Amino acid sequence: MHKETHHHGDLREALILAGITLLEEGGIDALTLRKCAAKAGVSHAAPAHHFKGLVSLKAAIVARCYRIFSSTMLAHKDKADASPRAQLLAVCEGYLAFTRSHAALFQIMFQPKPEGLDQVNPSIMEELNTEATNAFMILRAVCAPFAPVGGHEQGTEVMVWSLVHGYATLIANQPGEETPAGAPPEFACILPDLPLRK
Amino acid sequence: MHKETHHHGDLREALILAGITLLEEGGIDALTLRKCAAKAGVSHAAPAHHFKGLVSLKAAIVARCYRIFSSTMLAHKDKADASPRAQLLAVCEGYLAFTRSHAALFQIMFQPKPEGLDQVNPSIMEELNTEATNAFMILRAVCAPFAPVGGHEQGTEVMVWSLVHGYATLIANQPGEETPAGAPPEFACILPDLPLRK
DNA sequence: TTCTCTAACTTTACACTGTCTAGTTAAGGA
DNA sequence: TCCTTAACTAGACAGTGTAAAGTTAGAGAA
Repeated sequence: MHKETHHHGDLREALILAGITLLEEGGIDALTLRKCAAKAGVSHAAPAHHFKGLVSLKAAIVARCYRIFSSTMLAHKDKADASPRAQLLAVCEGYLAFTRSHAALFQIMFQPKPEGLDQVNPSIMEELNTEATNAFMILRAVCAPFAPVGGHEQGTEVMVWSLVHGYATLIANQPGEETPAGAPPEFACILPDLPLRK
Repeated sequence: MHKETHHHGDLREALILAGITLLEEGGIDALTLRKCAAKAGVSHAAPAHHFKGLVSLKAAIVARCYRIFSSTMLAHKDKADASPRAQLLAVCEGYLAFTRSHAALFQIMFQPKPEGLDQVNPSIMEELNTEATNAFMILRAVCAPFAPVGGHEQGTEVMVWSLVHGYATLIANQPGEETPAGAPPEFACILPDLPLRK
């Protein structure tokens, strides 16, 4: 009931799924407009009618990645104890689980923003922002019970986000090389104790 | 007294400097083997005699970036008070200062490792590892006075690295977008109090 | 000097990328 | 039936990295 237009069926969706498949199978360099088109069984210029260019397709793919990202965090959260610390740790572990099992998706999501991002179809940009905000809200929710770090209202969120994202980068992009000696400690070890709001 | 070989003078060095200039001027997408060659006044195939391929040139460039990175951190460290906390904060501020004033260098340094990294000239790989380790040691040194976080010997380093790197990513790659409301807190606010070793 | 060898470079070519333009096909409304 | 238009195809173009072959310059040996 979405598009159901004539020739292909739903090329837009097919291209996004093809892109994700290419990423998962071949890493970040395997994602190509032409390969997406080929995987969807369509000519290399067909995507232009659904996405203004490669960066638009990538933006749509990243938006879809954020959905998987959010659901991974939520799944971990739901399986954890109700205590604030357990909930916070579970969301972080979901974050890291996503990083570990979808390294290429993680990379494309948090890559530096490309050049032509300003001329992406506005609807795609809106969807991307929605999904990204959605994911961030999951983290924010489990940070809420704790007292603001450094007295700043967003202190806890920014601190936890920075910590978990930096840790994720460590295990994803530089596999065991930045720290010359041995395996890094568990994430739970490096997450400081956070006092609850009074 | 380095190479002083005939035709060019020192093409190897010229290519690295051209690459850094391209990065600083045009962002990460502006770095191209052919543009580096052109900027060095040489044909596009000349770099092949000094670097096994684009990834090798990039690796050499990244090694050079780590030198700038290290010197920035050291400069901040030298200007700070001698107290352990001030030293630690200064190195982190150096880290962030580098990120702010050399965003493209930061990006290429911490990008996911490319495909053909295993067939980079070994000498370049060695230089890269040396410079990267060197930079990490600066952080490690100012972490040393503090008690290991979570009881893990590397706990402090990994925690501080994750925190500052995640924060740097926040301000570099996603300029004021992940946190929908307002500016993020200062880094000093989100760095937890760390007890000294007893 | 002349000869030769080799490293440093140029030229050419190839496959691949994203994007643009012009043509084709199919669906739906008048 | 005809017309308009969205969805696609085919082809071309500039740019990319890389591989191959040809050229040039410098150094060492006779």
